[in-house]
Amino acid sequence: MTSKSGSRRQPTAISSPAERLLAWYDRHRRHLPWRSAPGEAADPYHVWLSEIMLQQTTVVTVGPYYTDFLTRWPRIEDLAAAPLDDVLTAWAGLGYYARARNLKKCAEVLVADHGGRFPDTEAGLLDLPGIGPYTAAAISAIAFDRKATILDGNVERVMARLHRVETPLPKAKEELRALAARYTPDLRPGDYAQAIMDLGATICTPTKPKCFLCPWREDCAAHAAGDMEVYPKKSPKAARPQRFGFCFVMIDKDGRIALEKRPEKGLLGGMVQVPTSDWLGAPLDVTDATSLAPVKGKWRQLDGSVIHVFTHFALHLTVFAATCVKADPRYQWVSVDQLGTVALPSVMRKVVEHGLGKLS
DNA sequence: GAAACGTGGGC
DNA sequence: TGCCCAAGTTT
Repeated sequence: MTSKSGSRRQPTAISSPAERLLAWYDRHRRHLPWRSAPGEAADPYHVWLSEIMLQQTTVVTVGPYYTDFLTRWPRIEDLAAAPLDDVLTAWAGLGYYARARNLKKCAEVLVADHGGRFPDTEAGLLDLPGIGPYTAAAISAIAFDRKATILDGNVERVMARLHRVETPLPKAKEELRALAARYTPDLRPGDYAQAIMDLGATICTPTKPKCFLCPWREDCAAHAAGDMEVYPKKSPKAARPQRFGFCFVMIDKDGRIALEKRPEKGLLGGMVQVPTSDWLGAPLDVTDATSLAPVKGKWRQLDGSVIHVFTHFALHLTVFAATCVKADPRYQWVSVDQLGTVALPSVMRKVVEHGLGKLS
């Protein structure tokens, strides 16, 4: 601790990059709800649940969902036994709803065919629904401390900078994977996996990386060149198309709203929505609203529109509202304070709020 | 390989 | 304001 590079330094082994990263991790690891205490074994169920939730989703967003899921379904057997609609309801707002459908399916498979235990190998994990190359490696490493090369957005960025990889993503994937494999240690592979993700999340960030705090500063070609932020290079992305539709908010005399279930597969699969037109590539003609509406009635167009940006298109919804004397049994009628009990995705929550806000 | 698949926050 | 980004997987 007190030794400086000087003449009377004790003889020590030259540390590897992995050792330097692990030493940094031991001092600076993040405290996350799904992380076991230092030196304690991780619970594979907890690791799996967190990894699925964290796919393309930030730590801050996942936090409350993870806690809620574990409270509702403390063991994988509980999750396997739960109705899918309950799982989708608890997942509502997190996005990428195929994750929730696969989560439930994976739990069922594990309980039915594997005694409720996770495989400890990447190959075994890869066979399970919703578990791809990254997640299989992550669970294998973190939950079972098996050597596995994880390659996620963080690791891609770190490797691309360490070696100033010029190939743009996604083409560079295998090149980056090969680099990442060279760093993965035989000792503490689970801690190493979490360490390199912590490094990417807190030090080697997309913009303004904190190189002055980085344990790999002296190993990094991009730092030496001073061009960290140009890596990883990325292929240009296509423009985001626009789609347009009408939504129909029906309210009965008790203030309940008519909802229906979307098809089980595809966009927002299995989730609940307000009746809607198709979502097309050009604005709809308002005079067609009556024919597109789910029922006849006095439909009132509300001011403004709801704009919701999905990954692959931006959606513009014009909202119509009508009050109904009779609650059509084809729909599920839900009061506003009960909306938390149904699987309402964010786009539809916006539509409902827009409808209620404009009405009152 | 490319496209489908959500959402909210940061700059 | 619009673009980028976040512990990717499936088809």
